[in-house]
Amino acid sequence: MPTTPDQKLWARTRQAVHAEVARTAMSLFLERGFEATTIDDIAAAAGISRRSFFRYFGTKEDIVLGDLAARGELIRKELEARPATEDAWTALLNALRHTPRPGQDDATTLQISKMLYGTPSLRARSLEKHLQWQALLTPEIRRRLGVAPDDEHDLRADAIVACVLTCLDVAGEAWTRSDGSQSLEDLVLTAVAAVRGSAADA
Amino acid sequence: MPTTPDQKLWARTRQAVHAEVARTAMSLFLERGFEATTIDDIAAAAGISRRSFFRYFGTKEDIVLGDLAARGELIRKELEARPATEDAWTALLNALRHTPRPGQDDATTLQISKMLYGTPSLRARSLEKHLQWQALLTPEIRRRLGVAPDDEHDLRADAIVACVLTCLDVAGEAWTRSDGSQSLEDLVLTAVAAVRGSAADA
DNA sequence: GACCGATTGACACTCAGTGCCAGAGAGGCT
DNA sequence: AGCCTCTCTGGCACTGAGTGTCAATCGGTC
Repeated sequence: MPTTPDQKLWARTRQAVHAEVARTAMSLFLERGFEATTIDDIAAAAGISRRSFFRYFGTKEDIVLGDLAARGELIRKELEARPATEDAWTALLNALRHTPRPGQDDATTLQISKMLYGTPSLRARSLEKHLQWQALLTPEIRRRLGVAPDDEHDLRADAIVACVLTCLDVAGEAWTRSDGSQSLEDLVLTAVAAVRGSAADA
Repeated sequence: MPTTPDQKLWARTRQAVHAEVARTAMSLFLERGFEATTIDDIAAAAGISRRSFFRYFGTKEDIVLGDLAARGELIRKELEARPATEDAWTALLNALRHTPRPGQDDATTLQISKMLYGTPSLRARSLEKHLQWQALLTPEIRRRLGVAPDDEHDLRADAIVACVLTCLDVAGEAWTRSDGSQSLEDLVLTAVAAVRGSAADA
């Protein structure tokens, strides 16, 4: 196995349990709603103890948003791989576009998005994740701006990264409102264009 | 009394208690930290019951952020009063600038800001408040863009408002990081200029 | 088989937030 | 004054999230 050179058994089972609990929980969420589903419900449905649940997920929100942390890392990698000829905005947008999304069918994605934008605690956590992405992506943008990657004095990179993520968020909300009838990519570009005053070249 | 044409007694006492509890709680927060202060602590220090506390504040975070909701309304009024000659960005920035901030001395403001940016649950709530501001300000910006104020199909106004607030947030964080050594206003303008690609005229 | 390390479930605990209820005051009406 | 009503209040019990602890267990290694 190229990916897993024979990891410890429990590392694999742990991963399997993690995925299984997440799967069970998500179907409960989509069935009765996020807030109406308690952790006891999830633990019971997944066949583990309440206490063990918290060994796999720090919070209930992490079931839905846990992937986002890993995704931020992927975006960072993609961003660093962007050619140096691309300016900050273009590089960010392309990095976001080319980072693979977790593979779900569109109907499920839409359902999850509706849950996400409609549940305050989830929305809050998702915004926090964006802050993490921000911290992850800012150094590379600073580099592209010709600033030292750890220069916290210059807030231009922070502003750019934050606004791109904000545009992504606004576009995501519009996409959800429109029941996914429009292309998310187009919506993001529209948002960015509105902010920058002219059409953004991709 | 021009402002209060003899309100009911309990309306006034209620306001007084609200302010007193908030004052007491804030001093506890600044003394021992937000998370280390329980609601029982606050209730005991303020001389009310735990149950009554929740009749004045929905959550612990509301003590710190409660004003923000009212402030959003003030900003909206200010925004609508901006001359029609100002474009969306200028109007937004001026509205933010001209809305009076709650009067505290700078040292206290900085201390509160540090608490705000350093406490996850407070940060999350503060981002949620920004979402409320967004919903409040977007209709007027749509109007300035020549779109029907309730046209949810056009996300340009949403993007602009969201990004201005994001810039405000980024600037606020930088201001806090720098111990308030730089002017918040300048920081906001720097952030906006970085996003828009050129200096914003105020 | 014996040892080591990670995992597990059970129990107890803290803290935020809510529902319910009975009592106390203020104000209005007769 | 007496009565009625409305609100505020405190107390109690409850749910639900999240954490600390501990003894038991199970996989893997020597």
